[in-house]
Amino acid sequence: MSEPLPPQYNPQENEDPLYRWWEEQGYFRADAHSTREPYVIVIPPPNVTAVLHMGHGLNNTVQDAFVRYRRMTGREALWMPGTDHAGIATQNVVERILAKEGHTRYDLGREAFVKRVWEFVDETGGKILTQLRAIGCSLDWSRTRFTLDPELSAAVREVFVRLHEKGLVYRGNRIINWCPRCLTALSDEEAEAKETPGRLYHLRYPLAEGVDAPGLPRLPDGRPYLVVATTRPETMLGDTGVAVHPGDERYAALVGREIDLPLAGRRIPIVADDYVDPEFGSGAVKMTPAHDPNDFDVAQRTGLASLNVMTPDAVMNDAAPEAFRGMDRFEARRAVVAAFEQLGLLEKTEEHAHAVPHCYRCDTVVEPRLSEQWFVRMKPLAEPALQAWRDGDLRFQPERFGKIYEHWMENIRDWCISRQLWWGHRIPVWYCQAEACAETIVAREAPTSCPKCEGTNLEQDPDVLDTWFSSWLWPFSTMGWPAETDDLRAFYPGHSLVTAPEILFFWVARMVMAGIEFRGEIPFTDVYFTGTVRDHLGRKMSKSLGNGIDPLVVKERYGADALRYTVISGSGAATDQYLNYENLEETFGPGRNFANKLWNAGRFALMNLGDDPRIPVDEVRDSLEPMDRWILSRATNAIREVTEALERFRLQDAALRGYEFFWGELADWYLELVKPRLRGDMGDDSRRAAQATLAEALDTALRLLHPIMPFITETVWQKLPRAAGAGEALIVARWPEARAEWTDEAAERGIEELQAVIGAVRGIRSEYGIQPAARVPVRIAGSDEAVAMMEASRRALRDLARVEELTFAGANGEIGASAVLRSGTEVFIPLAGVIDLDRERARLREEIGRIDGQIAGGEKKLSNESFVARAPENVVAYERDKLVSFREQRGKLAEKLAALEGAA
RNA sequence: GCUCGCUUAGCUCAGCUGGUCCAGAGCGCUCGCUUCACACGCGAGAGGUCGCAGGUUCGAAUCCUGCAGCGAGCACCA
Repeated sequence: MSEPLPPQYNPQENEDPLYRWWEEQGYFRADAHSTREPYVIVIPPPNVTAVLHMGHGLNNTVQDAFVRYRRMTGREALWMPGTDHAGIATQNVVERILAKEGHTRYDLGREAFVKRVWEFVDETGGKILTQLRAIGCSLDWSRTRFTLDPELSAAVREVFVRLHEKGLVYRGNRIINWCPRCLTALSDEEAEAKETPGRLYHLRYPLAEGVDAPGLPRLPDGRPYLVVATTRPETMLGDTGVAVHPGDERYAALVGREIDLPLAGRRIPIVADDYVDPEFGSGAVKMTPAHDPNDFDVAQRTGLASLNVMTPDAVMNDAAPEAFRGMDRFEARRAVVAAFEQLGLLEKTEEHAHAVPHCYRCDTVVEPRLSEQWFVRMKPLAEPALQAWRDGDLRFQPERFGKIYEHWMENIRDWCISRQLWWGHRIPVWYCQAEACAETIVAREAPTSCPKCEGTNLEQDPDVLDTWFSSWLWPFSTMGWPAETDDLRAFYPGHSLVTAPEILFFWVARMVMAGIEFRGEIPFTDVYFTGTVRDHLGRKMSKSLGNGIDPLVVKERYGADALRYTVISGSGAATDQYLNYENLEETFGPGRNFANKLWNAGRFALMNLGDDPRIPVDEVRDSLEPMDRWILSRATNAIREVTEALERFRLQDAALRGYEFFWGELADWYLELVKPRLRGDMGDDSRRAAQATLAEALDTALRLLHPIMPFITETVWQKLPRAAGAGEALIVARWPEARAEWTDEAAERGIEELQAVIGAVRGIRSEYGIQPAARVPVRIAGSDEAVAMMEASRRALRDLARVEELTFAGANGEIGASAVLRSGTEVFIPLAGVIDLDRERARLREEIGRIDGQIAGGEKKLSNESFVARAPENVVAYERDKLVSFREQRGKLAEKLAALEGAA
């Protein structure tokens, strides 16, 4: 016999050594030269500065489960690890550190600052990759990549140059989203609209002197005026015109005339443009081309000038009237409104909720700003990416995300890719400084001289690229592209992608475009969206709220498997998950208990299988008993259902079915049923058959659960005896195969009947308070098949239901309790001599008397006219319902009493 | 404003293409058990008019319509 194991599983001492052993075995490594069919997932690279949180825990457990499953089915499975340099995010982290030292990045200068960031990243970066090991993630660490690696940077430049050559990258002076705190341009996706309460200010703009406008209202001094509305009054300082609809008769005569712009002391023209909706507001719109994208468009059409009145950090600049210079934009807003009010030019102010864009990194209100930036023309890239979804080549899990994808692709706008940051991929563009030349050079490597004028005074564009401009290449840049590497041939295109819904546009959609554009194939076929991890109050877990759960603390207290089982069984695709950070026991206890149950089933098996080689089921085929055939049949069913669930990306179903098979079928029933046989009570053949079947069923359960709970399943499996001559060193070597010949409907029916009978006996025992240790006689009447089954199951009934003597006959008017099963089988327990009948009858009579009293009370109440008249309707209804339930209860008790009083 | 999703036991959720689901699980709750794998356990229970109102159907938690509440995505109406 083996050493006896402790009765409780200790994940803390098992998990990390086991992980190291897997890694040493090279188990996670994928071979590009394998002849096996590949299966590839690329990790959504976490920010290099990230620390593992529950969102990662969920997302990476899902990926690991997918990868481990495919690996078990014999695929050459690659899970590609790595991190993202995360432009703004990382730069912000280091800038905050500098700020504590009393410095800004400008104090250091660009070169020193970037060096500093590299030091920071080299020192603390990638910590999360170690943490992913702790929760069992089976990534191929030999391939770990970073988006700023030389090879990946080369891929970025290659893509920029190629797109430029195709005319898909261009530079333009346009309104972009600007973060006044990060001091950089943002893409549309990086500006998050947030519903914010605001005000709509209606401003009076007087017409220039001498303009006649009979239909317009007039100021006290007699000047006619137009009313314009705005939510951002400070921008009026940069107004360069007022627009009306060309067909608006009210203003037709005013087009071409001028406005005296208040506060600014400038005259601005009135123009006509279709953009204006004559039905909305006054039908006149102020135009601030430098601070509003729509106004900018109108200005392009009508020839209005653009006047930028703000500095990069959103302070009113020298183009603004002196009184406002140096004011922050919100301060200026108040000042402008106050000035209008004082001049009698504030028509009215309305409460107005609207969506205000915020920086996705620092939450500052984004300021639309006119500036020169680099863009990617997206329409040509979007079309084939959309088609891939329409053709069914690209699928989303859950499917509804397809529509969101479609909508975005159809309305796609050009992507602003330049960032005024220092940390990231420098834009591969150089400008010739020769005065007469000013050539723009786009190149893969730094040029030494200008190809046009041969001048050597070249300056590289100071900006870096959007961090997502490297992320969108991840599925192939990690594999050596643009070189035609073995990895690329073997592992592109990949298969599944697991990510959060908010990354759909940032990353998923763009990866599809890049995959098609540069490799001619979509990078993956299935996209699985995880939900958001929230606390028990439904709030998103976040550092600032302090409502997070540290996955490593969970691992420490409950084990990584408990963590994994909890997140997998607790949520489906794109379903939010609620975890209580105040009560970890409630949240993760069940997962730990499940692992412990597996451990103990393993202990049980070890005690009963001995050290001899495992007996194959086929060897004991002829000695199999119904319970053996039943559990093998259930195992076959479980294999089918778990496999199907995994194939359909229904991880939750896979986990729950595995749980049900192991705990509800194998542990609750089979283990209990075979105990006497394993002890040898029923002879040697029976024992061998039970041992073989137990080993098989437990083996199946462990394998089915392995993708979700790799540590405990491997640990238990390693301890079990192997088949003679079998060389399997790892549980994971094989996914179980459903053997059709093991499906046995007769055995299933038989054991179900047995379970029902045992359940009925237990129910009666509990109901009548029969001592647990007391044995009871039982009579059973049913079909021949049912009777035969029970006849053969005397031992099971004795052990599991404490049945004393089993006879087959009807109740026949005796005193006792009976139950009729769904199958029609009747179970009867004579109670004379088992319990104190007199006492039980007395108890029942007392109970009935009590209920009768309640019924009488209720009836009296309801027949009391004044009560019915005065009481609210719902109270009356409640009394009626109560009466009905009392009568029902009374009926049951009376029936029971009658049974105990006998035929009389 | 447009589009989409959700609303099932105290809590968190399963219930796929309508009929053995006269509704299921885990947690929690009640009662009873130190039964020789496991008290991180075993056995037995209580608890739901499946958001509301209509409709289709022989039959609906499951399909359709409307309403309400919650959530998400998108949006230039100043």
